[in-house]
Amino acid sequence: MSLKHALLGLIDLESGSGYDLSQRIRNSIGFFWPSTHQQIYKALHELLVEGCLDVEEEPQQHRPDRRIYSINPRGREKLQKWLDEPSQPTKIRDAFLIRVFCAHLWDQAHLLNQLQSGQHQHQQVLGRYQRLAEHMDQWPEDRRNRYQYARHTLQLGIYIEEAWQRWCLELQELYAQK
Amino acid sequence: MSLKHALLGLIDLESGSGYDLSQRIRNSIGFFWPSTHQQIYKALHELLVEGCLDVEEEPQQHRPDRRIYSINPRGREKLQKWLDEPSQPTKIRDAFLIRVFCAHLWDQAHLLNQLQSGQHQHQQVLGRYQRLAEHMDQWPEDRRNRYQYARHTLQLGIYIEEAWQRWCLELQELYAQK
DNA sequence: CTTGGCATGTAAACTGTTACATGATTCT
DNA sequence: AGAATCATGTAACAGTTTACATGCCAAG
Repeated sequence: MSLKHALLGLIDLESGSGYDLSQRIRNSIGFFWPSTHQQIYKALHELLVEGCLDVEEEPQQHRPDRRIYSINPRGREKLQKWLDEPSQPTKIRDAFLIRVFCAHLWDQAHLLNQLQSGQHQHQQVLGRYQRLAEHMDQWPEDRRNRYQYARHTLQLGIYIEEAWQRWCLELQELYAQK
Repeated sequence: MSLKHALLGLIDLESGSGYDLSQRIRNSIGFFWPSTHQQIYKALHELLVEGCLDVEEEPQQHRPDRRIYSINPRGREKLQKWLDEPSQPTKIRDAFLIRVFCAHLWDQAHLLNQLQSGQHQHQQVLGRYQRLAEHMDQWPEDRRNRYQYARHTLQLGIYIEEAWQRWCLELQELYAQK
């Protein structure tokens, strides 16, 4: 289960509660490993039971106590071991591409419409990545160093979104002039 | 369930047995919607029960009869309806990127090694896409026309794999000179 | 006074993967 | 002799999504 290892990696960078972690995931690992808070809480429990994490309860008034997780030697070992395993290649699951695949069932206007909205969606994502990248590039050096690999994964996201932009534009041009 | 609609789309292009379809999926929709034969057979059954497909048994000696599925008006209607729904954006799930995210736990040699093997894997995929694209571009015009949208989705795959190549190379250069 | 954020979870439903099963044919 | 291809499936398991549950606080 990669999510568990993703969590170990995140916690290794910085301890936090389930809530913290799900927020942080949304702006980092979530880009290439989407996950909901339900999954995250469950995975944290399991890691705790396996003895890979420590918890400290942080009492709060008027809301549930925060359970701050931190990684311990056993967790770090587990993560190390997993890091050395080979990765199986990416799996993309994109319903939009299934739709394009079936585009012979659309008329031209509809196709252009779909391409435009697809492009728009990916532009939003690209914009978000770019803003985050600019933001990270202005962090102080130590933090920037600590998160350098996160920054690299973000860069891949940017390249991939740029590929989408190019593709959507080319197709729109192709079918607009027809 | 997108797989069902993917199957409807594929069958709409050309009827075939579960086996045929899983072969064809491997070289088309499988690029952005991976699926195993078990899922495919199951989905075909369900579509049949829902009355979206017709079957014709093709008896064979010495091996199970082929069950040739073809789309019917109801199936086409279901597909049409689904095509008009908006797509939710792509979900990438890539364990390799989780590993890179945790790369502070690798030494330089290990990182370079992993980047190289990641690049290699994606190069394989890129090569496969490129060969298939060249092949498709030499099809006779009618077939090329029928599969033009499949060809477009392939092009996106090529762009995305090129993005991976660029990224892997840049990172290798960055960490090699350090 | 409603929306969104904080903070944690349970449960059911759905989807996807892995292992197993059968059995002939062709290629190496 | 062993592996790959053809051809279809079942069953168990793993993973993911969606819905539900609670309850306070702050901002508009």
